Amino acid sequence: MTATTQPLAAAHGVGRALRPTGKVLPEHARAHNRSLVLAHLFHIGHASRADIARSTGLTRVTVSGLVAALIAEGLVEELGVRVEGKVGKPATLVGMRTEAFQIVAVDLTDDAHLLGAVMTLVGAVVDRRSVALEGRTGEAAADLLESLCRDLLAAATRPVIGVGIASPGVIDLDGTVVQAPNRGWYDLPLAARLTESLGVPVHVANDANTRALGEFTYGSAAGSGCMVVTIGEGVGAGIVVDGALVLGRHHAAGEIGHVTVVDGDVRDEPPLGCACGRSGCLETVLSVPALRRRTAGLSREDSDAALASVGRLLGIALAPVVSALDLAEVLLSGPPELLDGALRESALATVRARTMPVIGHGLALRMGSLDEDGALAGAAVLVLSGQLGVS
Amino acid sequence: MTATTQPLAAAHGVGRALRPTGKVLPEHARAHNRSLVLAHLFHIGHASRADIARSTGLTRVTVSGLVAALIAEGLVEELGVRVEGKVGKPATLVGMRTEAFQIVAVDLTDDAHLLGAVMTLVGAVVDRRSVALEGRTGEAAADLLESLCRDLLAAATRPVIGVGIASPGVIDLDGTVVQAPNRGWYDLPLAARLTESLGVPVHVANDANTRALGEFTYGSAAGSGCMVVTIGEGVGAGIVVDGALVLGRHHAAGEIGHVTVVDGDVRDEPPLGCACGRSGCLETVLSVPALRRRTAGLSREDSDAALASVGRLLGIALAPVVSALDLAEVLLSGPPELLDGALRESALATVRARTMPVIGHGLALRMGSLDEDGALAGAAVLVLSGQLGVS
DNA sequence: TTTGTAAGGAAGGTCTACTAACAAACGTGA
DNA sequence: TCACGTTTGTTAGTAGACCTTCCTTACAAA
Repeated sequence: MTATTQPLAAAHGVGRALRPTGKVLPEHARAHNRSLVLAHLFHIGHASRADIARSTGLTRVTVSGLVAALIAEGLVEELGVRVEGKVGKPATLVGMRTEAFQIVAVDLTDDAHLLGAVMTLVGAVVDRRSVALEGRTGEAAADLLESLCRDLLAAATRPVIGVGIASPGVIDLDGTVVQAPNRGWYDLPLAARLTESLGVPVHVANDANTRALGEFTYGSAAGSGCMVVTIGEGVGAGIVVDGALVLGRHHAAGEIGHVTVVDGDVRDEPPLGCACGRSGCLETVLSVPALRRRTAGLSREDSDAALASVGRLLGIALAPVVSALDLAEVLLSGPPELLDGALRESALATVRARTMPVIGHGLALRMGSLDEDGALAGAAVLVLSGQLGVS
Repeated sequence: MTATTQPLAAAHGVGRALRPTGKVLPEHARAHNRSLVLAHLFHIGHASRADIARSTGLTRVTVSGLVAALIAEGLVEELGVRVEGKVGKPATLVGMRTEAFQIVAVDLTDDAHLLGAVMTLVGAVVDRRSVALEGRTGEAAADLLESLCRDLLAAATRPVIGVGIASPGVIDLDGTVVQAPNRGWYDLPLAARLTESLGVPVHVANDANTRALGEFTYGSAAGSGCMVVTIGEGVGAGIVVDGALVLGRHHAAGEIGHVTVVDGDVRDEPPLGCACGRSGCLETVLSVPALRRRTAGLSREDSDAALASVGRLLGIALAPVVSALDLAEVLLSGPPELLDGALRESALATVRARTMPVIGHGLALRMGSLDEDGALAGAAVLVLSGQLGVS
């Protein structure tokens, strides 16, 4: 080979930008720093302006200005003087007014009911409503959703900063439902439409992703890399890498329910047909109905063995993902009586056995810390993040 | 269930920031916009100030200021007047001076030699040097690397903007080699040390990751999500999600070589022992030595069958990753005579058979567009990105 | 020759955050 | 008791970055 070779690409028209970046204006910096202060108060609870200045790196002057703006907006309030007696002028504490505003959250995961709630900014449920779908799909389902949102907005006892919706299906960044077969929605600009008709900002995201966001913000999921596997009628997942949700090329990231895990030529397990038209999918063994069928009428011992064998299949599917992303945690979300036992332990043992020690050793595979309200909590996070830049 | 439940978390001390954000100052905005203009010129080749203003969204005035600064730094030059006659004052084109500076890149992938090159900003190799390691490890290997860098810096015919190094092993964001067993390096702050001793900015990253960066910047890899699987003495991968490399909890993302793919209870393939102390790892069947052993002396037909069976194992390992991340592309980097045939086709067919149609259908699984200089090109991208904000 | 279009630059205004300086409030120690 | 140091939060002034507006230059088309 000669010392001088052809350029790897022509000088002109080489490649594309690594990250689709746009211009940054001073006002963007302002908005960023405002969110920085607000997020700090959200997570810490309360602090003095000087405290915030120290932990953000901004000057006291700048922080005072930002806090004054936040107080003017009603998002922050002064909480009086700090009692601890140290030297110097006592600090006046400020805190986010987490009880002064509310969020409306809706969970569309269930095939039979729409579940909604009025929540505080810290994820507490203030009021709940649910309506039966009674087979409605398409336009009728969307209308029912809108009326549920109106009910919840009317039920709120404080100003509502936004509506968050967790929906099954493929949903893009604008909150357009690309496809949600169970609801009969295709290319439905749900967020835009409801924002218009309700007069309140509406955010929509996939339910598994939302659940991951909820675990991440209100729960204890690791930000460096974690995956929340949601097990219900189907099996899905939301993945957080470097503090951001992974969306994927078709906004279909996390769709691990239809990865083949049961091969035709293996031992005694015949692959089962799946709703997706193929067979041997993870969902055919790991969905709640499949697990209930499999363990029905079995003794505790036999049931545990059956759950362990499913856990092994889950572990086999997880191992490559955990290795490739060097994940810190995998959380399971679903009925604990089925998941939090032999299944979980078997899955963890399998992942550890099938990955490098450095990766598998520190891995945690545990139940999510949120209960069935996980998707609602995540929907609330959509609003917090979208409207306040807090999460 | 009562309508009002406990908060999901206390109002104080809830969660953590979704993304570890810091303060943003106006000067950061300036630097960002400067990189934006430079990156535009890097990718487009040449354009008028007004063109840049239109495509970045900045005003002509701002772009003129940024371009003037870049010209003063010697990074950009005026290229004369555009010939195409349209109405209005003709535009004066400006372009990045891609030939006016050079980059030194070093590839430490090989166990026997250190490979280095002087490169232009567009990834063309101007000069090469290589030195035999002759068994050196630890301090001696680091010293040899430093002297190679000095040789290359002396061989450069233009000012060098930085040194990029692609090394095997686990490497953190600061360019510290956490562990690289083959080189005998543990917690070695390589980038800081060489930056100090060479007097030039030095960037270090994992070789599989740099290869992914190279494919991404100079090649044609998809930014929405792609994975570059490097197959050599070992098997590794670099993953780009949403335009950014995935690093992982222990900076060990991409280590898919040690995922178990051959089970003890399956058919006729006995799992082979692996250097990692376990058995059945992907690397035991997919590394170049393993492939050569497996196909040695076989007829073309038998060899293809053997390669196809390995491809199937690769596909089984890739399917969960492709599904979970909804990847657009998987690229293979390594000897084409082994990879670009039955192995690749079998792997693609296997991934498609084991994933949802929407995910597998549009997936591309092809050879990387860069040759054995891929790691060098990626190392150059480290410098472009680190020093100029261009990539 | 006139008219319209477009490029590039100069002047002035707004926004942002910083530094410097200061008053208020409190503990400490003589 | 009172001066002093420490810490908080504010005021005033400065530097940087971008914007809008206006101007000159330069060319094509009528």
